[in-house]
Amino acid sequence: MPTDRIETVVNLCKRRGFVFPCGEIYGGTRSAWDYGPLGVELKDNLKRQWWKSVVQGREDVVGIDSSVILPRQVWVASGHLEAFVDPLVECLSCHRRWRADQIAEEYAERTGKELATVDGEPDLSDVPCPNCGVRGSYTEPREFNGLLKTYLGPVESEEGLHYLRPETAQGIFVNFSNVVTTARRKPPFGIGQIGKSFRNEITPGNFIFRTREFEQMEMEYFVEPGEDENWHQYWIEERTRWYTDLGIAKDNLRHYEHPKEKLSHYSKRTVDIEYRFGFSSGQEWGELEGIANRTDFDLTTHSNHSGVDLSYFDQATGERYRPFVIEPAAGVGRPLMAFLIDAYTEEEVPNAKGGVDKRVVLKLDRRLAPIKVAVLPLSRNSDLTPKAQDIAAALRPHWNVEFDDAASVGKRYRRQDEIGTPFCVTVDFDTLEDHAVTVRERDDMTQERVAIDQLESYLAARLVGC
RNA sequence: GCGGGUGUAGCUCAAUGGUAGAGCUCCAGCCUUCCAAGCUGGCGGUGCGGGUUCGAUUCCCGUCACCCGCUCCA
Repeated sequence: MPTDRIETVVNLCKRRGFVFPCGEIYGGTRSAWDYGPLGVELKDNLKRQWWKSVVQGREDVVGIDSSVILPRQVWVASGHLEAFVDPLVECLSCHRRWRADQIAEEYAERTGKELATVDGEPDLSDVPCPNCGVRGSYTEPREFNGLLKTYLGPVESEEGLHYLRPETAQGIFVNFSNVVTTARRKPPFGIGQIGKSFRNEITPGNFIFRTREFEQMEMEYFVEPGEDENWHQYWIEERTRWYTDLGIAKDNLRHYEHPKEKLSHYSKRTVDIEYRFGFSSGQEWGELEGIANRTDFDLTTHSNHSGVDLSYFDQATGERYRPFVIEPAAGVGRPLMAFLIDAYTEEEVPNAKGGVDKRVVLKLDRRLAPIKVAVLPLSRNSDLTPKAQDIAAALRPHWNVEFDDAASVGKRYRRQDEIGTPFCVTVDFDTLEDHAVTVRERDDMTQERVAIDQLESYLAARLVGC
């Protein structure tokens, strides 16, 4: 059952060292989680697969790594400062956000009417939306303290006030011209980035699903206006394929089309890729990634605010235009959690006592598995141990390899199954004679005898792309 | 941020106003040992802070964290 499943996986994560509560010895903080020895490997593999798929493996995409702290004006231009910091109301009709006091004051000045207040707040019931003109249709005023603040310089002053980025995308937009000229790219082309972002979320929770510090994998794909809708569709399919290719069951994925009236201010259309997490709250689906058509909103607003023209001149047609942007924006923690949940399986296997044991297997794709090969001497404190250590050392330059000689070999197989290790190499007493080892594969539990001098190529053939 | 619930070894669960126990896990040792066998030994705990008390894990207050409800959207 999904509910038990997510809890089981969370326990597995803590028990085996994938994820720990941040600052646990001081009571923890709900804002963040720390990745342990296995978690960091898995996360690294996940990011590498994204980078290969979206950046390195494509001729039309390049990468950057921009700063977490950007000039304050970036967030003024992007709309984040206004939208995140002041008490705002949102027009229920067109979903633009306004400062309640500003639009009320402006309306009072223009019409000469008295500025009415309710409980000290401006009364907006007669005030039309400056954008769409619909009157008095607003959400309650709310503090949007979504940005994390920090102060640069030795003195904590207003001038030093800066914000940690709430999305990596803006670092891409402000570098648009730099990349176009230095990397000599022309639309359609993309700029990808993996990095941390920070949001002062109201309610962090559901394990690593929502945290205040989180990692994103974002790519801004710049296309000619008019071609944006086709490219949008392309990226929705391309990104969905990525998840299924890395092992997520199709049935556990779905697309969620954002209703027009709920779209972000910059978006023309947004489609989420959702995974069937099965949260304990009863909520089935959760977002992995959003693919938005950001139009030319960002390049336009940064052109206007910076005075630098962020348009593209097409030599072939002699036309200058501002590209539209398709943005596949994924988290790191969320897919990581989804891959873990989807890979988690329990099998029943007969044990030595004639009963049935539960075998927990993490059927992670080999490319994601934190440990690729475990080397196990059948017996401890014998000649097998140094032999196995030599074999492990020979494989270690190529893959993340673990040597384990504690407890029975059966127990060690189970330990590796639980963390998704695809191959176990067992050194037995025959090895000393025939210079061969037993290679056991995780998913079908097949065993094959492989000569030690063939072992590296044997594994390499089965660990392609890892 | 507000309301409701929870808080004992890594995990599952005991116990008590007076030295906190067990099983599993983990670590070490024994065993020519291929799918969590066995034997021996070991590490390890009352979330944190304060109060009442001769004495608090137990009673009281605060705090912190987690879970659930208000949607923040990677």
